[in-house]
Amino acid sequence: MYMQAVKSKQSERENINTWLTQIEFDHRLAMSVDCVIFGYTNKDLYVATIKCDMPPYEGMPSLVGDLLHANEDLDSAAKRIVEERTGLKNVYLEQVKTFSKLGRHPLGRVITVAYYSLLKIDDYNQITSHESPLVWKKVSGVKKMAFDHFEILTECLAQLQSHMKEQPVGFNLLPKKFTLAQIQELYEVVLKVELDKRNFRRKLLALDILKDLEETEVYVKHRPARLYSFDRSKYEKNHANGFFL
Amino acid sequence: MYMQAVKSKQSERENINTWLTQIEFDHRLAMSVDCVIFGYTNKDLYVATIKCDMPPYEGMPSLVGDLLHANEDLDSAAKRIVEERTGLKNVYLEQVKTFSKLGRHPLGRVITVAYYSLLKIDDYNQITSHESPLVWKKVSGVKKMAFDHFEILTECLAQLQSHMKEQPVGFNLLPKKFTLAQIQELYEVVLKVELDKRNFRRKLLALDILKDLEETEVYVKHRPARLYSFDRSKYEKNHANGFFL
DNA sequence: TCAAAAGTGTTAATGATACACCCATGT
DNA sequence: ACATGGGTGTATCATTAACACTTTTGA
Repeated sequence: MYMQAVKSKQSERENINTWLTQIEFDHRLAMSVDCVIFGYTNKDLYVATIKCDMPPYEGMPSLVGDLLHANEDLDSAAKRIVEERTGLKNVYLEQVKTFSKLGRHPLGRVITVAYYSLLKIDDYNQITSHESPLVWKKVSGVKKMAFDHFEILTECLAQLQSHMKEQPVGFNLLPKKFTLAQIQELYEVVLKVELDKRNFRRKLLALDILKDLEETEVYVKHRPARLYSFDRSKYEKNHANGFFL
Repeated sequence: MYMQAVKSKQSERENINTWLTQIEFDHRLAMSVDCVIFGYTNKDLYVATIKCDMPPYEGMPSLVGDLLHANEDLDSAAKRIVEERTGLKNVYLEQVKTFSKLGRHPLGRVITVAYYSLLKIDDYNQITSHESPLVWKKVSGVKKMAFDHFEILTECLAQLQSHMKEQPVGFNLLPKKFTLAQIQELYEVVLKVELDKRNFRRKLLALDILKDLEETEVYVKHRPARLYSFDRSKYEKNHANGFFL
């Protein structure tokens, strides 16, 4: 297909005074996408891993990834990978960084683009008929991973933390209906800080990005909390350029 | 070289229960690096461009880039590209984002990693024996570029603006010795804001990241200003986690 | 009635903003 | 002496930080 285009340009190549001095499609280079899929439940941030079977990393956890297909862009590949592995559609995805260190992959020159993804871990059911099952690990407990995946995880976590302070991404980790205490816990866990309850609530409500559902929790053995949901239209009205929390 | 590794793995492939389900090095995919080289002089932010000669973009400005070489990682490629084109070493470089839209390049599947680069435009001399000369264009005046380069420029500018507020990257655009008025102008131009002179100076000096050179400008037809330089060791002592300006 | 988490206001300290005049130099 | 940009302080306002008790529910 496009190789014809290359061929037809070949004669002109010496005249083409451009940033592509030559097309070298034969570097034998592959491109992959690795997804750091974050989930949150039970007051802990988790990352989805699989068991790596490739020497010399046998048995170590690795991120979920795949090679880029021929007619696919990176965002689509990331979406496909997450859907295949989790069965969930419309998860939040963000490109983070591209990793290209020589020797990063034992089978050859594989350059990988890292994405982070956020999902409501409770939506996930182990339905996936994939050969290797997903293992959710607490992010704080992960120390070593296959390939350069620990470095990728670290970068993605930093990016998530940075985004959480300025954009309404955290809601992707919570159920649709949540309490103010839940979102405060989320921020405390992900950002590794302690927050004052009264100040946090005042600030968050002042942003005017939540919808008060006028419902409360049920079946809790203490005073039930009000439930809220994230209201994107309010957010867009009030914070076209992000906020600070 | 590594193709041997691939070959030797081929028989095991069905057993390898890993994220690489198959190695497809024959997608005929090329990887390039495009650099948004920013320069600042004369109260304007400039970007280095070259004239594109590739149909259908003949005559349009394009960014400076090249294909990734076989034994080179992305950071090295970006460094090489900037050095080749500007003759300058040790310029500041930051990876921004990878662009992979299908059809973004007329010669085939070329995925490009965008970097932005900051340099002191006055250090640059048109010594480069490169075939196509660099053209410095005011960023605010650039509207259309070859390929998806305008989109890349836009993303890189946004990233630069974001970094300027939190990290000491702006100094890479200024001469080693600068006045407080110069750095204020820089911030005003890049961030497109107006700043109050007294407040800006107080805040900047309070960060305690500058060295007062106890020198002044010469040959100016008005009261000469004090000269300062950026002091990285002070910065690292006081702002391990960035600042806000 | 007890345990558990929800919900609520005030004060003090800090940081941000607005603003106008004198100073040092070259011509 | 004049034109040019350099350099400086204070008062007001807005934001952040610290802090403790009452309420509602289930067991």
